[in-house]
Amino acid sequence: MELSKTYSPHEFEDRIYAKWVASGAFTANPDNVLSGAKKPYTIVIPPPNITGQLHVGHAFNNTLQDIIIRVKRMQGYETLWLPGTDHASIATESKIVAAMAEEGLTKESIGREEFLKRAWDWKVKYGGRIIGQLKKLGSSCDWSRERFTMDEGCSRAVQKVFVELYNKQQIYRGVRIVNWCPKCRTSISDVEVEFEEQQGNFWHISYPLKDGSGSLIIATTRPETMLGDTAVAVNPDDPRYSALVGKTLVLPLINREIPIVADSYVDKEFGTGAVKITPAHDPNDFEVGVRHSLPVIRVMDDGGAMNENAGVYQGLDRYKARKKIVADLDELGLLVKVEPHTHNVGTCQRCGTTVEPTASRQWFVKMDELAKPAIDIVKTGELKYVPKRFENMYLAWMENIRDWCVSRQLWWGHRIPAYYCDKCGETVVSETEVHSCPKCGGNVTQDPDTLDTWFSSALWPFSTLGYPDTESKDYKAFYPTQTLVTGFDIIPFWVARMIFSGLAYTGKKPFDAVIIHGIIRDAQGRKMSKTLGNGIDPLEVIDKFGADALRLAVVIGIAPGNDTRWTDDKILYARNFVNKLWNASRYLLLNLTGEETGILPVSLEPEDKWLITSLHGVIATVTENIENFDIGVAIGNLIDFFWKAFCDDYVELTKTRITTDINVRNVLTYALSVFLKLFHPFIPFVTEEIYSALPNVQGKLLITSEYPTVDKELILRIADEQTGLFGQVLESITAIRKLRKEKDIPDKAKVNIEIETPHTALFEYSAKFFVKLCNAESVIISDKVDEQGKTVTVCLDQRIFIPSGELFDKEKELARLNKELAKVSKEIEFSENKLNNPNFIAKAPEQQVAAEKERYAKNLEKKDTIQKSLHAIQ
RNA sequence: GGAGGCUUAGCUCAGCUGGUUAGAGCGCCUGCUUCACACGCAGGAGGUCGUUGGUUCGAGCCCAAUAGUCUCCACCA
Repeated sequence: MELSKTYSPHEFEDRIYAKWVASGAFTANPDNVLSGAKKPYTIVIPPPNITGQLHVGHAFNNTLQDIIIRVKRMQGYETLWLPGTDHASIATESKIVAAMAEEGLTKESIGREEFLKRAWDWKVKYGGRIIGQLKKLGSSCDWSRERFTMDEGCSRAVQKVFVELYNKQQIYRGVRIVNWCPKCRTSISDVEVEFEEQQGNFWHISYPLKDGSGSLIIATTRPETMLGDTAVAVNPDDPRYSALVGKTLVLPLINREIPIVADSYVDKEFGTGAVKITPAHDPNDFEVGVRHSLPVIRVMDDGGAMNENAGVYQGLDRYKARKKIVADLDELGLLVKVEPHTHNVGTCQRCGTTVEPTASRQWFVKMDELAKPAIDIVKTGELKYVPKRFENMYLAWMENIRDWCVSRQLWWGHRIPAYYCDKCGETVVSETEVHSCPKCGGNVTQDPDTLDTWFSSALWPFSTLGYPDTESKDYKAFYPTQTLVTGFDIIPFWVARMIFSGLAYTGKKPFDAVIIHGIIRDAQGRKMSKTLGNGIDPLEVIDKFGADALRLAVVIGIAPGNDTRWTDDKILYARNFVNKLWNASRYLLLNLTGEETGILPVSLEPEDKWLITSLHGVIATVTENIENFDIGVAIGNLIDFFWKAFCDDYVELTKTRITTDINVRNVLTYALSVFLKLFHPFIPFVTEEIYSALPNVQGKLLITSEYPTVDKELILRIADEQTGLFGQVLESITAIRKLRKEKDIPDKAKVNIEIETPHTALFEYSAKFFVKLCNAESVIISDKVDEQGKTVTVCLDQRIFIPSGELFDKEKELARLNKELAKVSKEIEFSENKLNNPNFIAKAPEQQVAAEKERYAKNLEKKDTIQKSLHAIQ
């Protein structure tokens, strides 16, 4: 089979993907694990939102996972990369609501049932889109096991866990301050709040004492919440106010009588030292309220407008109310001072609306007991983060964790399996539907709320593998999983919750290692965002350059955990490399005669031995780097070795014998097949396509071929003294080319070369290389060269001469030699300093000292040669 | 306020447990359409590794301080 003349990915990418799928290579077989035949290697995908479109971040994340899983598959593990999508309750629901608004519909107008029908339609319509896009990337997921967080199995896991937690009293319902988003009209958890600096005011307001003996001045950034004030607090040790504690104030505007309480929460230094206490709209105030048994009065409704407790302000939006309240206070002469104040305001991660802390009855997961084992397992190193520094982030978050508000006032998601008796108020929590109160037989109503979307994501590593059926084959074979690959931004949302959930519900850590990667920024280092419009569409990139180039572009030059930039340079470089691989392969295939086996011949030339030995060195480094999840280094080494050592050196060296020597064609075939295997996890399509054209493949697929390993026996058998010295031949070629350039010898002019070397046998063998690659007329190798009338350059153990010639330019030659002299003199000085340092001799390791001495001696010789040449022309 | 990252060639970034002359890609300069590839080949120029101290025989790497920059966490009403 012949490769087409130019590399055009579209001719084969889809065809090859279909071939992989048909071959069953993606499909995991638990029997192989349960029988002990193979070790499992499982990765669960971070499930993309059903509403999502593939962006370059997905491309990055999934390329990394695919690289790992493909390597493991080739290494003989029973691999499972389990794909799926997330229902993303709030994100999806808000999109559906927005779409309905265009039709003039609201959730309420169509009702819950109709709404959910639409949502499922939405899921069917868009859920498949991102899956198709992941396939375009080449992701080798087991599509037969594709899951969805709201499918039957995942839902069962959610219900079971909820009920179990409830029975253990680790989940409770209560009134607490939650982050309320007035636009999404739901509570959100602490991690869903993003703080942003906002320019605001600090309003100083006078609250008169009931007894008319004066007033107290408080300072606030949210004057509208004063309508819900039920006290004013001062620090118990504040002498300014000690006499006032216990007295009563009259809250302006609505004339409620409120006490002055003492609480150490108040900072004497800040503001006026007196704090208005609004238990219903501030988390700290809520705590103060609990301590002092203060009433909780909500003054805003779910949409962020003032409610019936706000008196004349009822119905006004919170910001309009703020304006009016300030104006009214001013009119009453109670507004003492307004100072500009910048502060951080919590906003809804989803819609950007300023969050309103609000006292509300919600479901919470108690975190203290769940967090402890999740902290320990990371601290003991049993579950590790790569790179390690992200453990700090995780531990800091886990150690300061607060109870997790899991109920959402949304319809799209897992409905909370709690039922309340209409008659006696009894709460029943059950995995199965409840129709009547077990206590009084009265009618029950199911909690209308749904669970935080992350509640189901937290169970993903095991809910997708059969849990709660812990006897299922998949669960037994593939859980716990091995690695999780994700971005650092999602550690608190997802990773942490999977860890404590796994430990609590399955008794096992959900994975051994968490591989954290950075984000892809634009060429200027900015975050890619819709508003900036600086995003890269991976599908367009695939269209233009192919999926392999895209995959390569996102992993080139990455360091673990670090951000990386997307630049046009990178994708071009990636494409160019794939093209290079394509053409190098084409070159070999064009030269094959059909007799080749790809088996290494017994008789090998020095350059063959050098290549094979170096290639096995590269197998070792690449494998090691992948084991350490150092993907950027692994691919860097591989590309570098392929391009430079293989293409530029070995292929060029062997051009003289490729048509005449079947041995070299076998070495080339062998090397190329090793390269294809090493490259395959990174650029699967093109490597598979080329592989199919190799001789002796017999229809076998690269995806399931064996990953190369270092063959120590082979290396021991073939490596000899010349193998180690072969680099000197290559460097001599470069030295001669350089000398030719420096002496302005035209490329086409042939030149007579004399090489003085202790390695005469190897260099005599290599004479043909100098003839071809340095355009030599003749090459004389000896251990002693007459320097008369020649120009010299020193390269490692060699002194290389060419005739000074007619083009001899004395000035130029002097300059060249002086430059070399200066360089070598500097190195000699450096060595002398070192060797004259008695501490170096005494303390440095012996081989270090020996190496320095050898280097020193060689440089002295080199200097001598250059000086002689200088003398000769002067 | 707390934690962490980054600072190395004009640009983007590597640099493992400290050990010869600090690497790559792009860009730049010179030459080459050599029968796999100009998406290429050959050669070259370019860096006092943010700054200052310290540890060490030896520091891009370890320690301390400092500057710039980015991120995360907390959040004083």
